[in-house]
Order: sequence, then structure tokens, then C-alpha cells
Amino acid sequence: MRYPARDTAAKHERIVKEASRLFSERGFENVTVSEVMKAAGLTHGAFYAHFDSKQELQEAAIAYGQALSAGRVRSYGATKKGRRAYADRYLGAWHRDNAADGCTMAALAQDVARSTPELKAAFEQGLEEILSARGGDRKQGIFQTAALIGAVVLARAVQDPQLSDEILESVRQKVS
Amino acid sequence: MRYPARDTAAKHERIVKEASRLFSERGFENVTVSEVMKAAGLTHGAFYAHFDSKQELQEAAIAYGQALSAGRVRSYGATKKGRRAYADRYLGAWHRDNAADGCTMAALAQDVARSTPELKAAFEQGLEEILSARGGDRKQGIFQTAALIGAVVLARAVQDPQLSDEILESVRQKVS
DNA sequence: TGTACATCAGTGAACGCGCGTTCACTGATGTAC
DNA sequence: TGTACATCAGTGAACGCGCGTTCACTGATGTAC
Repeated sequence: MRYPARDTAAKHERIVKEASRLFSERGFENVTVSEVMKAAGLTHGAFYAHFDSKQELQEAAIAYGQALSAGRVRSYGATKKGRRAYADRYLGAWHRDNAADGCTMAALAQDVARSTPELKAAFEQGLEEILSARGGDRKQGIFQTAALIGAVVLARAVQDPQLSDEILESVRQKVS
Repeated sequence: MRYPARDTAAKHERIVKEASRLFSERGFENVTVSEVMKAAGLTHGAFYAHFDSKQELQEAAIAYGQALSAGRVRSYGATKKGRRAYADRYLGAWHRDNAADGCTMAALAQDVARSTPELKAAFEQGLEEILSARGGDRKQGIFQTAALIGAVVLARAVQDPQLSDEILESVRQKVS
């Protein structure tokens, strides 16, 4: 049947949103098109009415996730205080334990690094928006962003919860 | 045929070594058992004479790669000068462009984060060895390690070579 | 305004390919006597 | 020392499963007249 036209855009965004969450949680390769569509409340066949390929969905998901991150940075404000508060939140246990709703870069940067130029371009555009939203010195922004990402990536990759906490806490203390 | 017994251990290590290189370059999911065995000069069927599963190979590869990294850190020395030289090398274009022969953490930390406790344990043990080999203040070591990893991960994930260089250079300047 | 028809998002079965894993087989090596 | 035999790393074909993608079909919606 033909479905209400104005619902289509909403469904499209729901697919992208669920893809972003699932990819962030498990990586591109460990999430199937069917899973994404199911999470969006549809069947897998309809996927190709929205995207040409899984690869294209990955691009949309990265762009979406990066835009969310940029919005979050912006909401903290481009001040010293704002950046401090953002860093503390970023380095918190909640963020470490909820990759699906966390920073796209901390979840998928290595997957992006191995992928296509298009995907890297979407990632890069998001990074630039984040750096701009953050304000302050650009070099310092890059440095701090790298430290935050590295900290969360490490904290998620170790087995011992105490060491994981120690990593987050150490970077929280040292990051300006 | 029965093959020379003393060659077996060498072949086993060759499999692990090639697995470590290929996994670092393309991630666990994008490398097949056949590819690893071919790189080691064998056919895929023989794989199961060495390992119970691909998962077990991943564990061996992470342990191997982390041990290599620890050795590299150790070779630079646990001094301020040594750490400085190590950081400069780590943040160089060569390392960014040669993930196969680079730091396991910068290549596979996110894959490990999504994987089994066994894999995380192997990763963690390597990290502890690296921190110990690095010497100096532990918190500072953790912070610097996070910044280095984050920088290389970001530099590999962006599309524009100039931005990639800028990321490495910024972190090189800011890292103590 | 009412009617006929084209559209196209969505469904669910099916296809084809690649991957991890298994298995029957090989034959040089090491061991028992 | 020589001979018979068990071993087991390695080979390559095969299996089975899951995934991305395709496709024939549906039927409410929007449009032409």
C-alpha cells in the first residue's frame, strides 16, 4: 500500500537514528540491515526504498551521530566552564557504559578509518563542527578532543572496572 | 605428512604475527581465517591444528601486538627524553599510515571494547606492561597514552590530509 | 464532486555469495621392538 | 641397526549458516479528468 507521504521522512530519520545507535554499540560489521530496520519498526525489504546500500546508511549514521555530538558540545557553551563540564560528563561512567547514546567518534572512529573516503568526509565534517562549537584555541581543542576520545576508548577496552575508572579519572585530572 | 616438529612453533608464531598485522590493518571482521593462513604460507584447513577458533586467534594476536608495543616503549627508555622521542614517533605520519605495523591499541581498541572478557584481559595486560615500561608518574602515563591513541585514531579517520597532519602536530605540541 | 488509475513504501520469500568450520585423506617423522 | 607402524600438521573439498540484496506483490494515497 502507499503510505502517508509525510511519515516517510520520519521513518527515514528513525532508520538513521537506530542505525547510529546500533553501529555505535556494536560496530558496522556486527549490525545487520535487518536489525536496524526492526529497531525502526519496519521489515528489511523496505530498506532499499530509503538507501541504496548499507554503506550509504553508514554514511548517514555517522553524519547524524556527529551532528548530535556537535549539538551537545554547543549546548555546554564555548566557555572555559562549559568545556570543563563537558569533559567531566564525557569522562563519566555513564558515557563509557552507554556507547549507543554516546560520542560517535569514541565508538566508531577506527571503523571509519578503515572505510571509504565518503565516510571519512562525513566524520571529518562533524569533527570540524565540534571543534567550532567548542570554541577557544583550536590546537588546544584538538588536543583535548584526542585525549577525551582516547580515554573513553581505553576505558571501554579494558577488563578490570577499577582500571577503567582509573583511566577516566586520570584523564579528568590532567586534562585542562 | 608429518612435518618437522620444531617448525610447528615457528609456524604458529607466523600465524599470530600475520593475524596481528592484518587485524590491525582492517579489523577483526574484515579479515578471514583464510587470508591469515595464506599470509603465513599455509592453507586454511590447517588453522584448526593451531587454534580452536578465530576468536582464540584474536586473543593471541592482541597479546602479541601488545607485547610488541611494550617492547617498543621499553626500547625508548623510561626517561623524560625517551618518552618525548616515543611520542614524536608515535604521532608521526609513518605510524598513521602503517596501522599494520603500528600500535595495537590505536588500531583495535574499539574492536576489543565490543568483544569478549578474554580479549579485554589480553588488551589490559598489554596496557599495564606499556605503562610500566614507560615509567614516570602513572596518572601522567595514562593521560599521555590516551592522548596519543586519540590523536592517531582521529588522524586516521579524517579525509583531508592537512587536517590529519594538523591533528598529529597539535597533539605533538601540547603533549608534555 | 466523483471515479479510474498510477504510484511507490512496505512486505516477506528467495537468491547468491563468502565465511568459519569440518572432514577424509596424505605421508614424512618419530618410536617401539 | 633395521623394519613396521602410529602420529598428526597440513591439504583442499565440502558444509551450513547468515548476510546484503533482489523481487513479485500489495493496496492506501494522490492525481487526472
